[in-house]
Amino acid sequence: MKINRPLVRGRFLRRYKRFFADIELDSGDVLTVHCPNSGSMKGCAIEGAWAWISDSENPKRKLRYTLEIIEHKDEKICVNTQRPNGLVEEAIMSGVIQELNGYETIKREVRYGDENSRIDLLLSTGDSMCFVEVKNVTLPGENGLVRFPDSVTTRGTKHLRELMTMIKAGHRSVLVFCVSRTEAQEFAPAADIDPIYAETLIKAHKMGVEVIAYRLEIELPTLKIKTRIPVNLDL
DNA sequence: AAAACGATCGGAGAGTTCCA
DNA sequence: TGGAACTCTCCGATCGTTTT
Repeated sequence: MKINRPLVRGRFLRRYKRFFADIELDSGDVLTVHCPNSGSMKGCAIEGAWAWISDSENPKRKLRYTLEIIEHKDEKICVNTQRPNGLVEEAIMSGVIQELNGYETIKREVRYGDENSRIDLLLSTGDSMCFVEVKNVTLPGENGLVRFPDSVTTRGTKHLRELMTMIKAGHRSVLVFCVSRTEAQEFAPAADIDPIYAETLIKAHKMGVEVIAYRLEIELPTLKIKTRIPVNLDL
């Protein structure tokens, strides 16, 4: 996936009010840009780090620019949580995610489950269905570990319950962690941040929900899911 | 085709509880 | 009674989907 808009580099100053980030350009001007990330951005919102913002060139937007990438100590982090779904879809279609090869159709945002949810990707061949939930992972740990979530996510836990429901109904469910830190080596749940999510993830895995993690490669302006990394569910 | 809606959740500020 | 600690409510921008 190519970021199909002009990219501008600046310094990350702060993130606030959920949707806002202030970026200082080389000129010294400070832009308030849209921050499309609903997590805490712990370990990403680093004052003084390089920030790449895209220019929507859309005059109707209140915030013309969108925060895309934070670059810190030679590591790039994709903080735009709207990208992973498309990236995973692209990776499935190009055969990069081997576990999900071979389905005839792929649909996005299909309503399903008992709790008024929408699945990120629904793969199917005839009557056979595979429910794929995608999560963006940016929380750093030690020694190349990356973790999820970066704040309590009751919605994430709900999605896990829904995936288990689909398993019970005889379908296949796969949770794909899109690891958006370029130096990441291994994935683990962040039980210290959201113990309920971590427990539910392990339970879901035991019930047959497949859990896989793929790392993003970032060579601006191109983002590409490339490498599978290990998932560690031993708490 | 345009408008409305739902999903996303931290943070601010208001309101409440509790204890010394 | 003061204030710390906690809970609750609501705002905000964008995008994709659904409704009108």
